[in-house]
Amino acid sequence: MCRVSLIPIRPGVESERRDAARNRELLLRAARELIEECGADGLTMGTLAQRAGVGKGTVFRRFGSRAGLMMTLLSDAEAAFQGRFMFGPPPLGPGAAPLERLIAFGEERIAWVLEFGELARAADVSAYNRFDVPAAVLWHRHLEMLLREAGVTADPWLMATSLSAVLEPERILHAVRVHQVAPERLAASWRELVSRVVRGA
Amino acid sequence: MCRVSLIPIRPGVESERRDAARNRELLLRAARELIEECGADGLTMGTLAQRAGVGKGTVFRRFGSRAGLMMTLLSDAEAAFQGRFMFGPPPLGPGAAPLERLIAFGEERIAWVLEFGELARAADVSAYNRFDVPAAVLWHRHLEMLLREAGVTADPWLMATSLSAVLEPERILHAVRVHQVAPERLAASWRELVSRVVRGA
DNA sequence: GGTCAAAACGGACTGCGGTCCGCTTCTATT
DNA sequence: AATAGAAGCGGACCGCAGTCCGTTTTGACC
Repeated sequence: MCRVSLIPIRPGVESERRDAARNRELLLRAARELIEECGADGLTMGTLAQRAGVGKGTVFRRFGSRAGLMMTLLSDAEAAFQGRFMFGPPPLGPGAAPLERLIAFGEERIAWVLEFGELARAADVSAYNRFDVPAAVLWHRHLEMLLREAGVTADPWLMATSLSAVLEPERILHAVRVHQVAPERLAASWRELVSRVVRGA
Repeated sequence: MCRVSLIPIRPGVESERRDAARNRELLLRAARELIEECGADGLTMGTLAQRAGVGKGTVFRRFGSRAGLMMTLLSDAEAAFQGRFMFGPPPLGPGAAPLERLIAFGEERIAWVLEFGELARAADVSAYNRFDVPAAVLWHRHLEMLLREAGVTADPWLMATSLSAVLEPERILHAVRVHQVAPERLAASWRELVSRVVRGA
């Protein structure tokens, strides 16, 4: 529209050129449309560029890769989930007993995967650094902390790794979509598992 | 060389034309060479075809896909492992207590992943049917059976799924290669986990 | 408004996995 | 040995993710 001020309203991080900002919005809007129409797996970077009316180079300049784009699309949902388990009300947030929080964490994560899992799968960077994206590290640390608080002294770091593996989107989606496992059954199994891990302490 | 008999020596399954058999050998040999030289991730189907002196179509006719090729390369090691946990000596094979067998299974699998994991990762078919390849199904059933024998009555099928997730090559390789976790530490954590799962029964 | 370097753009290009289909080679049969 | 058709072959071809680099846009400074 019109330039309001020469001084950036939100300086620092927000130093983004007007055309870049416009294109980012165009791309995100187009990406959401395409996913709505074709699913996350059906989105190709070329089609996205075309739909948004920009060049392919622009798409990759913005998001780095297909996985990066998916992460960006996920970031809102992810931030909300993180906020809930770090600062929200019990039993997921602080205030409840560690075991209760562990149980709630798994239950909420299962629900989250059922809602955003396809996107999360598409956001998985290939190979080795998939477990080192900020969100994964945060979940891992959270689980480790809860395990410590629950009195698990035997290598809580690796135990948190194991629990993370259990909640991986790919497995959960496979159980639900292919094997018709009901989400409540998944949650019950998680409760069972985490109770035994903690009680054995 | 020379044709020994018009009647196939091993009939039935072995009905493979001579040129097809020759090309399969050429391809497997070339594939092993290339993996030796460039690693499993460095092998491309085009290069493989070239090295073996056949067309690309032939490679895909034989193995279906890159993942299929990797599975074929793995099949010997996989069959050996399966034989050991199904028919071999205790504690991995039958004869030991279920918990002992579970512990041994994890330990052996960790060692197996450290030896063949890169190949196993490359053999992962994308997306949904990755957990339904015969080998994965067999491992899952084995774990489920051991859990039942150990007295785990609460949804042994899903519990076996969770334990399988813990032993996934990708996680194990990541822990060892990126986070420098010693294999014995992985084994100890597995022992701890599976003991708690079983004892809670 | 005019200037200019830095930032962003866009589409041709590469390399890959995978497919297709006309051609060649094999083998059972006579 | 001749034959026929099934099995196998091979490389041109496709769609995709990701890169490169000459061109265009932007906005801070004059």
